Amino acid sequence: MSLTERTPAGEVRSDQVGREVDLYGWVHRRRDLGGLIFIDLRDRSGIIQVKFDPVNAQAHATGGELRLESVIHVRGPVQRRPPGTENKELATGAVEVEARSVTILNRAQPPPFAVNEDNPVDEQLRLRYRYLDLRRGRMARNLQLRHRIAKAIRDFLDDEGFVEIETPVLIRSTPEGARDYLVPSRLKPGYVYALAQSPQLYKQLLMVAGMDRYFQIVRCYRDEDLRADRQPEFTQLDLEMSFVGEDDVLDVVERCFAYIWEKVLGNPISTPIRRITHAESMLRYGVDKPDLRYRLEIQELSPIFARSEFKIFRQALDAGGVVRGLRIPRTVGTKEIEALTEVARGEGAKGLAFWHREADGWRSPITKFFSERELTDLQQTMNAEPGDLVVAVADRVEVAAPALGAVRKAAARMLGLINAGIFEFVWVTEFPLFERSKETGEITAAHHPFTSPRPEDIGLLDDQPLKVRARAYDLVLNGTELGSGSIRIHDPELQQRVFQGLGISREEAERRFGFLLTAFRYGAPPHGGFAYGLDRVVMLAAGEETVREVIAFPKNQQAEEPMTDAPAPAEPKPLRELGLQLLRPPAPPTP
RNA sequence: GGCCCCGUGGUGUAGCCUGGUCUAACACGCAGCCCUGUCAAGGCUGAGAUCGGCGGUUCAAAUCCGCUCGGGGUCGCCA
Repeated sequence: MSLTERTPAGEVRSDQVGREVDLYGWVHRRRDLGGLIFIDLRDRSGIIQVKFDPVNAQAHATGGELRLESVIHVRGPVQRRPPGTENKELATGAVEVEARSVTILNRAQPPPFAVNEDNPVDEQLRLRYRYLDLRRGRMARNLQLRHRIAKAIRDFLDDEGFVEIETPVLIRSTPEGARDYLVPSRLKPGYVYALAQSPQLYKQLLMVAGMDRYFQIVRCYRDEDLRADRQPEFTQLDLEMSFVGEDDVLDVVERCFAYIWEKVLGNPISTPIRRITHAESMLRYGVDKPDLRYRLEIQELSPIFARSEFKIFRQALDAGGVVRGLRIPRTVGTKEIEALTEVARGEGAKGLAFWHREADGWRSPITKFFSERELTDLQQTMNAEPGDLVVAVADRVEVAAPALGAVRKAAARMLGLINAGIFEFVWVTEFPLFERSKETGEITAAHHPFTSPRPEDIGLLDDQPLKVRARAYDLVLNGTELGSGSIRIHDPELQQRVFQGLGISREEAERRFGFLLTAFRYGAPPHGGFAYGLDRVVMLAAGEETVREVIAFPKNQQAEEPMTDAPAPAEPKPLRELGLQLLRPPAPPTP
């Protein structure tokens, strides 16, 4: 049997009236009027109404047996609907198909949740019956949007002269960054592969290979805890270019996004995307991924209070800290101030100073501690209108900035300043090359160890490594980090110095990255690139809150796949073949 | 691992704060009957939950308390 004569349900139009068509699809809804029976038949293309008239006795009898989500084949003529019975909600609403014959290809049990509407359903249940969930409008739309975005990316980069090249998934573990998923080698017992966290080293080697402009839509694996925007396996758009500087990379990436937003979403973004340095972002927004959908900005207040009598400010400033403030453009009640204070405390601040602005001056429990001059200067800087609230944090800069960043975000939500459907892209540039690990206190790579320092900062590498800025940049959309990139080091000597800064000895560097250092001695072009999370891009484009809504078969927070119940207990035979032994028997599966 | 939220028929909710009137309500779905222009079809009838589990308090627990299991959010973690 061939189904080549299949007519897509959603594409039947009045110009086909009188034509006999073959429809194949699912029973989306049924309306049994006793005599006439109407069925909404659904396939991926859409929905059409099928009419079962008692005149066609056989078909009508079968029509009476149909149940939701059964799969059927209907044959019959396309008919114009009688005047007044057209359905303007449906693309096919001017016509219907009269079933002259109908075959039930698969009788469906009642589904565990309604497939013909997008009402909320427990997510674990949706994931257990994901194939039903994917039939629903929301997921079907999201997956098709994802496809169109991926295609737009490929079309755009192909036009720009990029070549899509696949790189290995089973790779050598490089114990940097996230925890690896390990795959034991059967042929070399005791040896392991890691699943690639990203194609980073391979794409750089492709540049050494002269590939010039590479990209890949590639699955990446990181064994870390899950979040609304994080899955253990996720998809990245990865690209790399030779003979370029920062501006070349940023230009290609932002034109790529402009292309997606225009072609796929029909919602053009303004380019060039604005840029902000990392230092400025930390100062003005308290984060390295600012949400610019709202305008609240943090202000430096330290100079104003440089000689303040107020003990809390005094102590912070004397200890080399800062006082920074945020104007909240609305009257905020005591309860809300308490909530904001909790937010600040959650980020390590000891508290939140606040002043209400009134027509004739400041009102606050702490006003009495400040001089007239200080209060005037405060108004000068904050530009508060009567009714506004000004809050401030005094602490070390590493505490004050993120605390106010969190308060800014909470205040924006509290005041309803965030409009849905707005897309505010921003580049964050000049990231530091290194950062100090909160855990171990050691210096680690802020981006990755192949990131080039800015030439003017190379002199600081040995003495003040934390001051060295990198040729690294992040792309941020609505406060979500989409991705990051950098200009890479292509000089083996400079690479060695950066390894040294990271406390990686020459021997260790040679052992772990020798292949890269060697490659760089055979003619490595200057190169740089970028990578961004496709799941996150689609999530934001679709207006979804989690990446699970744009992934066909995602993992839950325990990194389980509830439909197949992966992961499953290890079986003895494959373990033996791999030369592995379990220290502990697997826990019994939880029901 | 810490913190926060959620768990009531197949699905989604109400009831919980303030214990008894809960013999657990409503909508959808499901089953049966009626119905020839519906499109979230309509009407009538019916089945279906011991309120995630265990323990406690009480004359009495869906409701209060403790523990626990499951799900989600978040911090840590994510070069």
